[in-house]
Amino acid sequence: MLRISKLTDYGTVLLAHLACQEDTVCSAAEIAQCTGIALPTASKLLKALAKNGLVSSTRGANGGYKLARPASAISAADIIDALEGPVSITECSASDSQCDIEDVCSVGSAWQRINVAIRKALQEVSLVDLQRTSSPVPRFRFAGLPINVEESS
Amino acid sequence: MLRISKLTDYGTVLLAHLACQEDTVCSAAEIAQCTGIALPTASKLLKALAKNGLVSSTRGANGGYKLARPASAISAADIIDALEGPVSITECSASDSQCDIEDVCSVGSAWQRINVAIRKALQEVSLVDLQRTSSPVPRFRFAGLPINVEESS
DNA sequence: ACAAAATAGGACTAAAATAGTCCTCTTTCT
DNA sequence: AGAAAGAGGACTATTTTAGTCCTATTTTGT
Repeated sequence: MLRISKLTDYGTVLLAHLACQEDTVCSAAEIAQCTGIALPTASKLLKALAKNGLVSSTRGANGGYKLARPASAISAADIIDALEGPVSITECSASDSQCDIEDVCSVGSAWQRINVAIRKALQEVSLVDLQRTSSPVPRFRFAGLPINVEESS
Repeated sequence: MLRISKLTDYGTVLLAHLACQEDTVCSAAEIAQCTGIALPTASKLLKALAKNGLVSSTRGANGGYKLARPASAISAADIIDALEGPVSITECSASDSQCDIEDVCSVGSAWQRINVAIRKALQEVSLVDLQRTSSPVPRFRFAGLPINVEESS
């Protein structure tokens, strides 16, 4: 239920990596390699994150990305907003709504309240929390199956 | 961000209708007509809701559906679970995970905590709340554009 | 007993969103 | 100048979501 997209998940991984190297500029290629995300995809995501002000970029040789502000000031809500846009939990609450049922709909606004509650939960979790919890759960679901982590083939 | 599917939204509308007619058996055709949802779609959803125990069904002539338990005992989480399955906020937290990155992933379990927070919010909102809040927001985004609410064309 | 009214359960098709790749342009460093 | 890097966008493929339809089974009323 209620899943975030794969890309948003990847985006979080990228940000977590940058959070580790705080204030060091990392190139997209470097980040892609360390995280195991394919370069074109990582690149696309980093561009989107830069556009939305979560990371700052430096162009040219030796350029790259770093967090635009401290990890503690980046919330899960920020990440989702940046990568999935400011859309809402139900169709009819989006601005360009196309809900066929809107005028007979007896539900509607209650979902907005749920939405607020969810946003609140998402705002209260920062990137620091997201990276910190990695160690206590060192399970590998593939039971040791060796996965190739080269960024391009 | 984090949207529920249209079908789940429709499902809520169907349930809200049944909540109004508490303890009266309504046929799928009747419900479809009142809610403006196309019959095949409504039918599909009602079957799914029946399978998951949110509504009880009666077969045969004069059959139909009614809520399986009081509206106050049906939460938003129940509805989403019934119609979207018990999947989780991130790919890697689902049981048949296929996340390519899992073994280098430095994030992961934190999303589960977010997930718990979201579930909690969803569990605290019942069908009663969902239907009650309909009146205070009587806006029509289509500015009076007349929408045809016939259930089949 | 039979016909009609319903749901059950799938199979199937179409449409839309998501994921992923690639190309060209601009900037900056050496 | 040339190489290394990001910016921006176009494009394709895949997957998910929506929506429809068909056949079987169950029940009621005549």
